Amino acid sequence: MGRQPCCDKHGVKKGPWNPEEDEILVNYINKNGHGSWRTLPQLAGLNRCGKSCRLRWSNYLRPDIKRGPFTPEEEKLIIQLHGILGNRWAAIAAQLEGRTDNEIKNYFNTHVKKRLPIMAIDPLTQAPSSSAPFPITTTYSCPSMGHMTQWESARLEAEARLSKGSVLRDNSQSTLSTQVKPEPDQYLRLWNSEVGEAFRKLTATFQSPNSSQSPNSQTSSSSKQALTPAKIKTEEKTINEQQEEMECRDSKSDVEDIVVGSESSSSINVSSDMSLQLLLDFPGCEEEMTFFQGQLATYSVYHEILTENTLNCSF
DNA sequence: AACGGTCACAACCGCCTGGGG
DNA sequence: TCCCCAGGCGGTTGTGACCGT
Repeated sequence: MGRQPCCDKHGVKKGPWNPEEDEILVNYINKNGHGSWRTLPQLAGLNRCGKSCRLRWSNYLRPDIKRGPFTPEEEKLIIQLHGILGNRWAAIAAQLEGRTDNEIKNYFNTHVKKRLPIMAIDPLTQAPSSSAPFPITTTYSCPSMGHMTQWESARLEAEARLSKGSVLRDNSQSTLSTQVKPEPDQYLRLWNSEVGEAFRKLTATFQSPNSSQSPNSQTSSSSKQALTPAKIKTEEKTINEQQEEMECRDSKSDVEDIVVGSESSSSINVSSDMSLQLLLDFPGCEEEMTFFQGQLATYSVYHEILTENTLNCSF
């Protein structure tokens, strides 16, 4: 036997909620908080499963939910983040204020996904197919691999730069101090961000000698094979250990205080919003964005075409 | 007006994870 | 260490709205 259902299936109402039920639920939560979702229906006087109450609240009734159509900016974000994170809708939703994972998932599946094939883009991976209408310069075996290589090299480059900066600062504090940024490198901030984590996870998968699976299938096509938080944590641990080893070898500079996994207490805590902004915009450091040109630029092009298609075809 | 097909989205289902005992 | 439970997550389904014939 499998696990017990979350509620007694007999006599529990299913299907669409009516306004009266919504009102009861909202009033109860506003008054008491949701507490235990399992007991909430009885306490609130609702003939619903607790899980159903939780979903109704978090996907529809919550006061901070932003209703209405997605803006082009939100759409762009969704496309880009989906390319990076795969079907991790909750993680994507965390970057879009007021949007729920369910809403984003529905929007992607109904609006975005079906338009990607028109543009010769694999809807699962956002990878351009051979019939893509424009040239793609990066030629990795898969787009995620390209991301990872670029991320990894960027990170190493940043580490080296910081180490170098630290050494130089030590050696000639007075003359070079103005050239060395005291704040953490942006690459490293990104690396430590939630989005950067996604790349680390994929990197871990690829670096494993036992790995024979495409990361695409893990992040996009099948939730059962997707990297779950637990798997991710395990893999991340390995990566973090490798990072720490590398840092010990390279230098004992202040890099150590910056380049460690997101789990480390010594890591710089960068909010998701901030990291995302850094990731997408990189204000004022376009010349350092070469590592990211391959994919994100492509996503931007996709999005432009997508938008054009939307306008021209009146989707 | 009736019917069938398609679309959009709310809701459900089942699995997974983390926390507590 | 194991087990149980609550909550979270992603995939899938159900259903009402809309549109074309």
